[in-house]
Amino acid sequence: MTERGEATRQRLLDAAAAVFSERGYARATTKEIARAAAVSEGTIYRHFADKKELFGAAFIGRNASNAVAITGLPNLAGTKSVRENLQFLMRAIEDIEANVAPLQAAMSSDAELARSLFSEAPQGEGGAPRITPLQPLAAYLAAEQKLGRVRADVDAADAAFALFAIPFTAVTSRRLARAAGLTAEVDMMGALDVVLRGLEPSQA
Amino acid sequence: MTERGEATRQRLLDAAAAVFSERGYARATTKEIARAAAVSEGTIYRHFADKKELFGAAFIGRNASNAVAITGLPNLAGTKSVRENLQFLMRAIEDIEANVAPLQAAMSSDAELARSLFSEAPQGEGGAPRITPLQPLAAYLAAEQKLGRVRADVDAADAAFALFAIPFTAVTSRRLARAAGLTAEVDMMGALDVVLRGLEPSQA
Amino acid sequence: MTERGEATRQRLLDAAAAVFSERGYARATTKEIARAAAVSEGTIYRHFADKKELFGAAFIGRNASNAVAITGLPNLAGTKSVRENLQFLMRAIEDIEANVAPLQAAMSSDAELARSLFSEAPQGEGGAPRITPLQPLAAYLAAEQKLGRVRADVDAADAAFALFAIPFTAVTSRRLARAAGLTAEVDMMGALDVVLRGLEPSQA
Amino acid sequence: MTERGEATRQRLLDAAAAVFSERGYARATTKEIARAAAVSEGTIYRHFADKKELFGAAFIGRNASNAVAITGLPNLAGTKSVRENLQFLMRAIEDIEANVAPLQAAMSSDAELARSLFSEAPQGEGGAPRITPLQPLAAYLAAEQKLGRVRADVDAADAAFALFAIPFTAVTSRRLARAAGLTAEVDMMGALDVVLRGLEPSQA
DNA sequence: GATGAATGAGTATTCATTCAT
DNA sequence: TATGAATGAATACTCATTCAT
Repeated sequence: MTERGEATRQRLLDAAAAVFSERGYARATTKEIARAAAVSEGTIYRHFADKKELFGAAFIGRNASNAVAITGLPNLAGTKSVRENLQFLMRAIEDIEANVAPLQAAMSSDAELARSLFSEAPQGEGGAPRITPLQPLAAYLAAEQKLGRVRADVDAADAAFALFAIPFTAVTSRRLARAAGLTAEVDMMGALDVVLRGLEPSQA
Repeated sequence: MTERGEATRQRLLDAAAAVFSERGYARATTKEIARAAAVSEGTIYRHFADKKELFGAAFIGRNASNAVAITGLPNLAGTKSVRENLQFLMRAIEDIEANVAPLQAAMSSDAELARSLFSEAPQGEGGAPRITPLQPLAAYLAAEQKLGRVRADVDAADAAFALFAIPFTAVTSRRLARAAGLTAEVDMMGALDVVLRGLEPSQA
Repeated sequence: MTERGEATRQRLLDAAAAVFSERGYARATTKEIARAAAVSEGTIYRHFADKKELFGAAFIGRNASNAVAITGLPNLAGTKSVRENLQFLMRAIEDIEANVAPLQAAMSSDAELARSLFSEAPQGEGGAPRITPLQPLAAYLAAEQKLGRVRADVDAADAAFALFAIPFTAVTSRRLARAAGLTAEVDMMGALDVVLRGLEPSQA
Repeated sequence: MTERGEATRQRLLDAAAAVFSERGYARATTKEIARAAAVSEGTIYRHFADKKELFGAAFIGRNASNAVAITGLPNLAGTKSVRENLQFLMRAIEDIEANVAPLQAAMSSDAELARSLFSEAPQGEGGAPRITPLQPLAAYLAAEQKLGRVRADVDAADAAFALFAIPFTAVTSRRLARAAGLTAEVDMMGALDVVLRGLEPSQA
């Protein structure tokens, strides 16, 4: 692939991510993506087999860059306070979801698309088609349990889910509200504090 | 409207909800909806002005029947145990979301649709375009706080959000997984127990 | 046919003439005609085989009533002045054309419609599918020639055509202008005077 | 636009004029126009925004080429005989009308179309939505009046109208007759002679 | 590599017509 | 006789995809 070709491809990926997020998969037209990437429509097909593949490539790209962002997080265990760390994690998850959610939404409401995407895509060894913040989060909590900064008698996976649900729900609610032209005020941190109270080791 | 007409209309609403859930708004074709309702395509337009209105009607219908299901829930306060009640609520919310979420997803990836739907629809006095289980949930918690069965020093709204996030996230995750042809095992009740621990009044 | 049926039929004919004139044949919908006649759509088909037949019936009706209006006109010969009579005739033709023209226009731009209409309709003995003011006009002029009030050396048919063309063109121009949202000022009487000058017997 | 594109566009314009003339605006289908132009239906929309625009372009095209044909005519004044010139003009107008009239008829029976067409189209400075042979005809007559070859005491505009009405009515009558599967014999030249007699300067 | 013209299958919607009541 | 629900063929228009240049 020449340098020029590579650049065009990248421009197409960016344009595609933007347009798919804005319009959803079905309403996004190749024409609009081409225009956003400042190339002709035909050019898309030199780089991607079809629209579906273009979507997949854009989605994977986003997902991958997010994976990098989270993986390192368990190492936070023991530093600062648990509360500070979780607040940080919450914001991180919020960012990630805000990034991936629109593409995910586009997929979730189109069963065929999702199926064909995952059946063709090279899946990771765990078979996880999508990098989820759940595992790193559970790992972090488990680490803190070892350090005695989180109650030992809670299931780390359950707690991770309760925590993850907060930014996930916040992001999704906001998306829905925005789509309807409204604004949804969500106090993620207040909800976090409620959960935190259940994680604190007893002050005996 | 004759009895026959009324029946047809209802069949169309059910078919529409099913197809929109499965395919999303854009990919759902009037042809398929008609076939699912066992009527001709033209019949759709005797009952609804256009596809958008059909979607809106299906959505409102689902939403309304859910509203009924939730409204009474705050009265549970004081009965049984808090844990049992919340488990019950969690399942109820799960059902509701499983019902509405697909339609909401269909909408969320189509900003224009959502906007036109909410701008035209006669909004309730609260202006809430969608009945959310959040308020009844918060009301229930506040009632339990008065009874001393829930810690008084947590914000009922924050706690409600933390709780609501659990079934909401569970449902959505499952949808995504199913769309991809996978299965997501989610332990809602485990996560609930974590949050519950933060709500119990101190055992002084 | 019952009295009620007859009344309904007449209401349909009037409504049809109005709607066909306003919208043209193709854009006129049976739905709109039914509404204008304050009957249900299905009722149309109890009285007419199809839309085409309804159009034909409405058209024939108009045409027939016009025929009555013109037939007597040749008897004017010898009364008043030729100029006054022709001015009167001109206005009469104008009214007639204004009446029939819209229906004719609807037909003229739809070859199939016209053909099927005339091939099926019971044609007059002269085979003339449409009563034209040309013959009565020529008859009137011939009569005046006999009386010496119109030059004998012009062909009555040619003169009739030249005269008929004036109100015909005036009406049509106005229709076109009105369709375009403009107004066309046409001085029919001025044009008539020009032609008249060619008809006056030489003042030797 | 590439050369190939330009050729396709022209083919579409010709096909459109033909089909619109034959069927009228509403009954002319994009499918038939495409077939007549030997292109696919989609191609129409690469060249024209919609059916209305295609019609407008076809109409304007015809109109414009006619404008060229007429503009020079007033210069005939003084050459040959008035009679010969008017016979020539009559045939010219006949041709022009035969060209434009069908499209005009297609429009006149569709008020909405006409209005939207003229309200959007860039109108000439005179605001005239259609080039009419009336003005050049009046100009020619006025010139002949100056030369003493036409009576000075007739209004040139009135005379122009009387003359114009002849070929206009002839063309329209023929169209109606043809639509009905009949033939209308019209002697334009006879009618012209009648009018001419009113224009000749007195042989004093 | 890139363009833009062309394609044709597919979509929502309309409307004359039929039919059960 | 009249109604209005239902039909289904037809229509304008869209859009992912192909292809000649």
